[in-house]
Amino acid sequence: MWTTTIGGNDLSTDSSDPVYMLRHSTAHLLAQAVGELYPGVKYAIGPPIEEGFYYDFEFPQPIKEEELLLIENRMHEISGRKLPIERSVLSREMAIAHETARNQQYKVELINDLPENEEISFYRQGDWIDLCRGPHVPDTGHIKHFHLLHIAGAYWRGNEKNKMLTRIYGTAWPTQQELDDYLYRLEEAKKRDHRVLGRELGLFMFSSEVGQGLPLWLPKGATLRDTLMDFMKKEQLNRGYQGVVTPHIANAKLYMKSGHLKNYNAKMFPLMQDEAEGETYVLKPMNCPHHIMIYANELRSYRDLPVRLAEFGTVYRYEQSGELTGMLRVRGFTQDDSHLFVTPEQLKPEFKGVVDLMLFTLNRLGLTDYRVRVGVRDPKDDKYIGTDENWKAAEEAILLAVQEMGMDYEVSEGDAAFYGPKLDLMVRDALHREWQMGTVQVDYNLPERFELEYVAEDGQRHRPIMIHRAPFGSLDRMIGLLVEHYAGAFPFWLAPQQVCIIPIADRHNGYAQELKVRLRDSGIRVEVDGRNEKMGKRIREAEMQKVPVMLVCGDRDIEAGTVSVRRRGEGDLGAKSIDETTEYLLGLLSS
RNA sequence: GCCGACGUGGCGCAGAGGUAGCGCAACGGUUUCGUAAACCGUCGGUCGUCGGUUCGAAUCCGACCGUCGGCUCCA
Repeated sequence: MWTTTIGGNDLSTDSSDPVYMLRHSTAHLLAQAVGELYPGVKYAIGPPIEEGFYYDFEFPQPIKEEELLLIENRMHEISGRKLPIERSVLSREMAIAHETARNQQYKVELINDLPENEEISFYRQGDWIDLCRGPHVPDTGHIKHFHLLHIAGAYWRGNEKNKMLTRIYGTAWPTQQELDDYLYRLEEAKKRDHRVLGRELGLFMFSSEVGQGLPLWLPKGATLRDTLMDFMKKEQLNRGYQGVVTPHIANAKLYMKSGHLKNYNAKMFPLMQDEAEGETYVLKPMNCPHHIMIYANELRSYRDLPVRLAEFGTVYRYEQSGELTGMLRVRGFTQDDSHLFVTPEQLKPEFKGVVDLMLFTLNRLGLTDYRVRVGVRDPKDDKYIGTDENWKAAEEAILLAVQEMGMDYEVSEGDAAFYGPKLDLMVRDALHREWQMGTVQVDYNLPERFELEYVAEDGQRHRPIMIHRAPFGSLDRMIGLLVEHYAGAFPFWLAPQQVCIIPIADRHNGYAQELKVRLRDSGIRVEVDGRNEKMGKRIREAEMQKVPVMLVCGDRDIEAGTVSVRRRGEGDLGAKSIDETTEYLLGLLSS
């Protein structure tokens, strides 16, 4: 089953759900409190959202975050008044006259946009009244357990050309216990934040001297990247991909031809002028034009297709500074990118093959909670290249494939790439924000622009179709998300350091070093912590660094040729022989 | 980019007009130890940057840089 969403909004919340209703009423309570405290305020919209609600206002003067407390206190006071909440219906003319008289132009605009036959209802509590479809709780006394969280700017109707309003976010729950639990969960989630753990675990860093949104990967983080790349390379080798390597910059003419300079310009770093040679270069925001050049390098036969060119390609996108978020949105990142050049007959099976790889990948990473989004064109927007026929064919190919695969998915208008529609895997971070991870896109348009060809069985030249795909999406974002998913405690195969050997006293260091060489030869990432610290302290630090296995060795072990195995979070598992230990560790690799 | 908040040694914090402190980390020494923090000592800060107010600024004001929460946009 699938639902349609418009403009990417998640409207899955159900207006008959009591919690949804409660939050909606809390938004009204907030608006009433704001109205009492700030005369002249203008009301925009105030819907319930997944874990709370917000209300957008235009304040006569900007407000400060500390004023939220005053507003919240007033809300409690109004709640105590137990004002009945009453519904009334007005004619369109009456409704407009009413809001015009109150000088509420946002409400007038909303009424004007309501469909002809829509009933226009208002909800009154005390002397405060708001345009609203409802439903609401019976009286304000029902609203008790809420908290205002933060203040933010939001453009009226989400359009940056409109005036920026002040949005107040809050949360509301049926009981105090649920509110407390929610606030506790928020605090806990912050501890999983990949920006915090990334520093504590020594994975990555940012430097303002290098530049905003440009990540620097530390040795342990680089090991994680290598592990993920090895995983994907092996999988791609099994699935008939060929690796290629292309440069980070290109002549601007290439990106002129691809349409990027026209349709992706806002996201590209400023062009580089080579005055001496009279050339202009771009820092690549995508890898496709480069891979297209490799495809076009030779005349291809239908026997060669599908051609699957893969590269861990680092791309640079000029994201707005306010949008940068740790590793989850950066300005330079590495995609596990590939472009497949296929015949029309191959499109569906190849597309399904890619989806299979994407799902296999998420499963292996332990990310089982994801949403499938099919991004199609927004017909009102002109940021796309290509003909309507091509778009129709590409969108149908994707929808048919996912339906045949029996997948749950949602269609989102306006979320296509500029050259074609796509299927995205969406995953949430610790704070429940949703991010696009893996993506697969069907593209009839770039092959046309570059006049790509292959010779078919009929001896004639035909045009291939392109599939763009990246199962991880980007290594940077994927690792950021994995850090949060596992709270830094990676499964054994992913852990940057898999084993920490802890010799109890100095005299056991030699034994520990021999063990290390042995395990390293078996392909285990292992270090010895032979520092002059008590064993307990070194165990504690290994636990905090989330090392999955600790091997402790002292006199007894050297005597018996054993090592005592300790599993992170589980404690001492007892002594094992070196062979048993090696086998145990290799067994963990596949778990 | 826009709205709001924040910026003090590597990290976490205190200091609210009178010349910067605490814990952890780091470093040195002692200790050689059986499953989550041994003991003693030492080093370390142009208080994000620049400018202004003041006899005097980490504390007040302005601009810029960066970070955080959103909006817009996207891997």
